Amino acid sequence: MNTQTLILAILQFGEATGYEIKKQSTEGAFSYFVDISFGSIYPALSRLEALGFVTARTELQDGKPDKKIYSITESGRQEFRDTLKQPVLADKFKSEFLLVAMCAELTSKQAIADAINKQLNDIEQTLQVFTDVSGDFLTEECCESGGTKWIIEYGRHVKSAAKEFIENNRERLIDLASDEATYKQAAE
Amino acid sequence: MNTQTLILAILQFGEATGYEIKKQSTEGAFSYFVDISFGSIYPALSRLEALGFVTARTELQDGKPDKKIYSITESGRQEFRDTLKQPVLADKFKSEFLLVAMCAELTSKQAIADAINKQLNDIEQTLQVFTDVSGDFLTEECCESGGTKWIIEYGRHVKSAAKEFIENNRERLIDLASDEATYKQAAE
DNA sequence: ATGATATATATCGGATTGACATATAGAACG
DNA sequence: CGTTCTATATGTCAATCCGATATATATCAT
Repeated sequence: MNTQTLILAILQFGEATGYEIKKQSTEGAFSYFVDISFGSIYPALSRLEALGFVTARTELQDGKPDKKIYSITESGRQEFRDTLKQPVLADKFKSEFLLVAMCAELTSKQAIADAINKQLNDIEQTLQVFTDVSGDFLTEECCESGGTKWIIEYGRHVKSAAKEFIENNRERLIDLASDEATYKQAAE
Repeated sequence: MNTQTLILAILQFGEATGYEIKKQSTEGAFSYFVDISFGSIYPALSRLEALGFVTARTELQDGKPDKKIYSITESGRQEFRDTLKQPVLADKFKSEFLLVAMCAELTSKQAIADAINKQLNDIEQTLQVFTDVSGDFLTEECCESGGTKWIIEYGRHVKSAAKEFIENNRERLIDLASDEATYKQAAE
């Protein structure tokens, strides 16, 4: 799943600027399972334009840099449909939280408690994105798609399970950490 | 969470070769939330050695290349403990499956069914890893850690929730896809 | 006997990240 | 009223990382 395919997927649901593509992948409907940085979005858009999979029109703005609004072409849509039929790669999941949890014995109760709070906060925020995207105040095309509804329900189900486990097993993890480190850190 | 930190985490639980580190991150206790490739493991080990965070001893073997067995040093342990106290970054999750599911309307029932089967299979395999790692036949040091037990329970809880949702909502997703594409593909 | 799988290290091109540079409008804060 | 923060908007760049490939051999299966 390279950046080019991801961009075609986002443009599938409507035209967008590079900046808006980044937002979709960070705060929008795609943010749950996609994350692309500016450093790969802009070069990929240039490549896609050269390949004829997207076209750009420029909207002049005063003050801010001019907007380059990208749209997917018919050959871009075909390319994307072809990619969808390729065998899907396995999910990739990286979690610093789980690394810290796994090594709970090596750190302080404070560090673990902080990590748990941040994790619960992150989950809450993701759940909020699902609500926002489902809500009718956001009238993005992608939200009317049945597939989008399905993956939002999936996300809600899985994230709720994660939240539930952490809340129910919070103290047990904190108990593994030592007080020592806390004292040592306080003394420094 | 860079490769260097990940390697220090793995070596924390016992000495290992580059090859074994890769296995830990693909099949072992870390595989649920870590994945590093050879292309980053070997350069990272060199960097860690130069920094004095790990030491290497060479074990001669005939036939196979000589083993370079890496151990974490006291300064490496300290470095890792310091890293654990840094604020944790948010989880990173990338899913081609969810992208295909979101765009179910654009593809064939066959492609969706294939993606679902593969996804359920992947989840089953991860659940199997949890069982294997917990089992006493694998006597790796890391498995006796309370933190490891906690994250395995967490993983089992979350992955089971994902499996449950997909099994219960399988048909609803397949119904979104069109038969047309299937016929068209069969005709080719 | 031929092929697949496992052990083991290592490199390399291309892709990606995260930080930075640039520029301005508008909101918030004391 | 000045300053700081946030948002809009495009883009570059060094460091890192991934996926594929090369090399070499033992073992197991068909």
